[in-house]
Amino acid sequence: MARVSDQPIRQRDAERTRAELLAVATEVFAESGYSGARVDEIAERTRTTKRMIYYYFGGKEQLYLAVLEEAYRGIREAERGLDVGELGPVEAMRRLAELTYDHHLEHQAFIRLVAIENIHRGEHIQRLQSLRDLGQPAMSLLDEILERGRVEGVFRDDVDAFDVHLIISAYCVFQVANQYTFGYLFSRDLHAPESRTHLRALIGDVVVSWLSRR
Amino acid sequence: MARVSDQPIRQRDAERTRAELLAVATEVFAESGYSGARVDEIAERTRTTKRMIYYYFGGKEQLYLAVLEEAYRGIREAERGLDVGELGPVEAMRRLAELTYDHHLEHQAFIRLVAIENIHRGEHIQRLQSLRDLGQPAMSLLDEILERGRVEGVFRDDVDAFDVHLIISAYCVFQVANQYTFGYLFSRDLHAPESRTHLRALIGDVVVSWLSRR
DNA sequence: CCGAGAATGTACCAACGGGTACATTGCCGT
DNA sequence: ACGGCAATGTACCCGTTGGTACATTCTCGG
Repeated sequence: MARVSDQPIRQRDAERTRAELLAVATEVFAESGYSGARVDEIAERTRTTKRMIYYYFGGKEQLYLAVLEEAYRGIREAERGLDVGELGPVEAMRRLAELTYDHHLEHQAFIRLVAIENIHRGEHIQRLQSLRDLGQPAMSLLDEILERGRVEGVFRDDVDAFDVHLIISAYCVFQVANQYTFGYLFSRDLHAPESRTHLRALIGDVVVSWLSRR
Repeated sequence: MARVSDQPIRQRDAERTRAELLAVATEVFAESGYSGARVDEIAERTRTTKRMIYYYFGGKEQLYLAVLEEAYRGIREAERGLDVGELGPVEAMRRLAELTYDHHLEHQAFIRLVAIENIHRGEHIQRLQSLRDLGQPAMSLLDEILERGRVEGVFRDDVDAFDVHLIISAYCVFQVANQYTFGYLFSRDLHAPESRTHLRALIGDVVVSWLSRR
């Protein structure tokens, strides 16, 4: 998308201009990486000019920082929607794994941004104090499910939330982040419809059978 | 490393010049990504000049292609060394997962290259026919272990080698590829010595308990 | 030992790319 | 209704960067 919305364009609207730059910048950085992204291209894809990037953000790097911060905040927002409350611990855990899988497939641009940031050894994210310990909400939910499972005697008691989160995240991120090389090396399309169904069930299966008492 | 070796420098040595360029280019591309890498920097870190990059490879992109191909070949070579032959299926599987974990931690530059290539949607690797189905050897080994386990009745029979490989790869790649953002968001250093021991055992544990008949 | 071609070095170029100086215009409060 | 400032546009700058023209030198076969 080049325009953020089709509502009649007011001549002057600082908020709108800033938001549009941020949205387009998110796309472009996710597509091309930090070095690969071109300030001129970002500007061209908006209804405004390059000048505005410097007016609102200060420069390419600050724009990228704003993109990162906004992207992480959006994801945290989306994660709030996760709900597995009614289910028993085993099914809740399976559900959480599967929802996480879906969630990652739906936010590929975000995962690309994360991959890009890691290429840069996290030098930018470390400057965003607002993101410190952003992982806590996800951990709490996991913790609660794990605890219920332990109380009911269906889950082993030597695994903590962090480990579970790591396994699920790694699996789901990999599906998106490494789809091209992995798909090529094994001649498979991880995102073909049949594959998705199978791979979605797979992570639930792995987690549940790993955590279950035997 | 700026120099590949300290052996006396012969004045003219095509092979050596080419190899040195390739080695340094591998470092630089892995450090900075494709767009971020500078041809001038690669040249500066060798005992030769930029001119030679164009003489031997043709340009930045072809040099990157050569780096990718060579890196994948090196990894396949290293994977040949994997040996779990003497062990029973369960211990062989655990061992394989743990060795894969070690292997990934030891080849971080390679994993960075893979991440970079995925940012580019695999457009380069797809042009390297020599890498097609490079994953087969790893799959065969897994297949053999799985089959032994099924015959002995210790492994379930509804999981195939690809699924196991995916789980292990995802986990091990993630440790390296996402260490910076993940570490920051959860305030943990995945590569601290205690972490390593734990995380190494974890993947073996997950795979074995998932695959084992109950 | 010599000539030819492979291998290398030097100096340069043109396009690109992030950033800015300066002019202008629309909007809001009084 | 107008003055002032926020917001925007235009045109330009200059260091960087991938790439190359041309000269040179080493090496090796005959």
